[in-house]
Amino acid sequence: MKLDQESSNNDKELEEIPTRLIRRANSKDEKERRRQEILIAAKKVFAEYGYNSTSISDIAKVANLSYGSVYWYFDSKESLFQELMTFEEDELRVYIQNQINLNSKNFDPPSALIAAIEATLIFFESNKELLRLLFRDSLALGDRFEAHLYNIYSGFSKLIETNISYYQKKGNVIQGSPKLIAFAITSLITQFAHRRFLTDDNMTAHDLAVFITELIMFGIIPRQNIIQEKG
Amino acid sequence: MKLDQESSNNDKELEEIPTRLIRRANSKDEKERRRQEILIAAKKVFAEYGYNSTSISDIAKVANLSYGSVYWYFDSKESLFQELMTFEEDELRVYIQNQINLNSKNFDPPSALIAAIEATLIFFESNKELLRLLFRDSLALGDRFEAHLYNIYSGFSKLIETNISYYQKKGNVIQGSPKLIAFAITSLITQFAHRRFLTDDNMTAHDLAVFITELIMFGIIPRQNIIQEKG
Amino acid sequence: MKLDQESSNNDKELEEIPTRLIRRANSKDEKERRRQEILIAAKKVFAEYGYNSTSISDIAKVANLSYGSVYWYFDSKESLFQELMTFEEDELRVYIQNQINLNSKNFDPPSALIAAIEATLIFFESNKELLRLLFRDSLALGDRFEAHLYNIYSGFSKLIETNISYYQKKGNVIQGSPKLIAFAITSLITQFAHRRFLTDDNMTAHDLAVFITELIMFGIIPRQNIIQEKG
Amino acid sequence: MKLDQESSNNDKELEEIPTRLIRRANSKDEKERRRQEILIAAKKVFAEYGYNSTSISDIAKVANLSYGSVYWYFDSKESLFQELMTFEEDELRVYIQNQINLNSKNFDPPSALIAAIEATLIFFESNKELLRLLFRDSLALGDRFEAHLYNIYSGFSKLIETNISYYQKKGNVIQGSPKLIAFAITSLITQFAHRRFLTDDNMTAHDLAVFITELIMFGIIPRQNIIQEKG
DNA sequence: AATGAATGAGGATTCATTCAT
DNA sequence: AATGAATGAATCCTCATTCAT
Repeated sequence: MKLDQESSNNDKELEEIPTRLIRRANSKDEKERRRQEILIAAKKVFAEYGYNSTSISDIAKVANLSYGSVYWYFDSKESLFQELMTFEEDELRVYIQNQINLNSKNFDPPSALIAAIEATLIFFESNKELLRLLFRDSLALGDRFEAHLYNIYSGFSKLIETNISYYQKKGNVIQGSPKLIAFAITSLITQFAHRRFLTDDNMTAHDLAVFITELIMFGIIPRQNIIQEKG
Repeated sequence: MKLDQESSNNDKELEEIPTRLIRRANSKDEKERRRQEILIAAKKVFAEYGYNSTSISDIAKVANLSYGSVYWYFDSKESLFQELMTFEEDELRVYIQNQINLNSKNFDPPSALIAAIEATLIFFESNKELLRLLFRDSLALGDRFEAHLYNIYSGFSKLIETNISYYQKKGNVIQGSPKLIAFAITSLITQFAHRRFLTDDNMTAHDLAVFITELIMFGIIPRQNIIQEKG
Repeated sequence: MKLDQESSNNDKELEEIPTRLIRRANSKDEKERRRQEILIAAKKVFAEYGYNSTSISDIAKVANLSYGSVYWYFDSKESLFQELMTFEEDELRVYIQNQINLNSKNFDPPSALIAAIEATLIFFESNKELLRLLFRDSLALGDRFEAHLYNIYSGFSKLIETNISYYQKKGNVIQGSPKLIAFAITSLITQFAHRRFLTDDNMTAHDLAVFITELIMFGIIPRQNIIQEKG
Repeated sequence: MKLDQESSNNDKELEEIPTRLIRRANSKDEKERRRQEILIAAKKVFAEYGYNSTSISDIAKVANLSYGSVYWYFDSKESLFQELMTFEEDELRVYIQNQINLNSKNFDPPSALIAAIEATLIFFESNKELLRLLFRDSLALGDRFEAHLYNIYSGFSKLIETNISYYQKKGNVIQGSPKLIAFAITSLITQFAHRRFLTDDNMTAHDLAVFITELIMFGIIPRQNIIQEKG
């Protein structure tokens, strides 16, 4: 990390901070809570500075712990990151599933898709750290890490795939590999989510979701052209 | 890097290798060639292990040089990487521009698009290292590196944007921000290219290009549905 | 450092030494003591080999620590040196001030001067490392180090200056820039101190102090000559 | 050294500089001249940046040679420095001797001394590099280098010593070790010379020489006080 | 003689990890 | 459980020196 030069002489802080009351996590619950605190801190710091530029000490500082303690809860820096990513993966999966369920009663496919995409955009909006982690560190750390991005992609894709297959059978969606179609949709969503993070786009999540949905559904050729052509 | 521990202590190689490993690059041409050799080695190693896990020594080994020599040709690890990326960026840019020019005489938009996408996929196919560098390290190394990915994205997008605008005016493409449409297309191309790299997809570049093109043009809703609906 | 090649390869010491060389400095006091130990080791090694030829590892070895530990107590080699010099500077300043105070009740100027000079010579005598540091490294390391020698010189000079001015007013000292006179005295003291360090002079500090004092007071022209001349 | 970032890409300079006509030193004279050029360049660069911060390459650049060539004329960086110092030592010795000879006809001791001191101050004035070398690097490089400073000091001292002895016999100078007296005089001269280099003293060399001479001759106690006292 | 490419020893520094307290 | 000293592997980079051309 190597920033904040203001807190030069170590020790000092510790003396001035009697704030932290729960010094020792005794119960199982407390321990679990402490674990979570570390994960939250790790997420924040990893997302800001990247895996390689983040030291255990940085995380510990944010978690208001000594860095030695991090090793009580996690085996290594790598396993901490792995667990963090796994946790985030799950969270995202559950969230998306919920969104799908919520909108499953919605029989109008476009509306369902729009809702799902919007939900995803909003999720990433409020979870920019995950975006960073996913698109920066997850890829940056070689094979054993990039699985996370892959998992999320395929988790996402699988959900979409099922729907695609269903609608294909009903004739509402073109034939073609559901896997590929799902991957295309996933790509658009994630890339636009990332784009929103990197650029200053003043479009609302809803409008963007509509844009993406329409693009996915009808492509860029005006429908009337198709009609004319065919008709 | 920290791998291959098999050649641990008394490297047999060393015995067979005279003090100076490589002939001197005397002429300007030879120097330039040596530079290129280092860039090529760097590309290979960076792509395989990532920027952070690659040491100058690793690159030197692959380039068959001592690490000191790398510093004869490049100022620092970072500048070596920067130059590599800039070089690759340019190469890609030129390649794509050529493809566009080649197909510009092709007045049939879908064919032109298919050709461009196919060309891009094939380029990345034969240049997997660049893909890795772009999607892993370029993002992973903070602001001053991220620019490379951004440049490529925006280079790509700009080319597409122009076309989009042109066809929009002719009424062959739906209205809507050309920037966003171009970004969507770029995303699909790069993500599918990346996907090809990561998974074992036995689809040909051409077939994939057709798939992407159709998707972009017509979306996932069967055309007849639209016709019926509208009709 | 790069000397003593006798304990070349398999250092016997290492076999006898357990993994952790030294007990942990746990209390604040112990930490402070450890810091001091490092400073003392640094002083010794810097004084012997010079700043540039001393590696952190050399200091650590003398301090019986791993080099990593030195970085636990100091930010960098330079800051370690700076702190060392600042510490020594202060020590010398305090010492000289004490000597002055001790002899201030001594109303006989020559005696006071002799005492002060003798004290200084003795101080440097028992602190040869400081002499080395001052006259070798302090000058050798460029602007940001040179300050230390300058500080000591001017500290010294200022003390003398005050006295000079006082006696000038009383008519006991010749007119002329007190600054220059003080500088001359300072030069003589420091140079003779340095000389004692470099050569084997069997003169006592007291005798040398008397010699210097007389020289300063009366110069090299025999007093009777002056008297005769004037008389 | 590590400055001048303007000449980034190597080669360039060489192409633009056909200035240097004598590319190859064939005759003995030319070789000797080339040697001198290197020594002169070395003096300049060493004096500016210090021994440790000067690279052979820096010297070569100033000497308008490739660094490889430096090794044709000198065995190593150290031997180059040694030779430089020896050369300077001799030059100073000769200069001072000349001054002494010039003033030997001058039977008035104070005038002779003033002249000698003034000459020395002026010599150092026009040879600030030597001052730097002497008081910075010569000391900074450990035993095998500090001999140079010692030699100069003792060379100086010896010259003075002889005179002192002579005048002592005549009763014009106080009794006491001529060596010590000479050392004192030497110290004053060199320290004031150095002081002139480091500070902005607007005193002329002559005035300073007079000041030093008077100080050496009569000390700081007003002569009339002595007369009164004695009388 | 001159050049400058190639080499590699050397050293500062970072930081994950261990472990005594 | 928590702390933070202590360790040392790892790596970037500099530059004196060698030597092919």
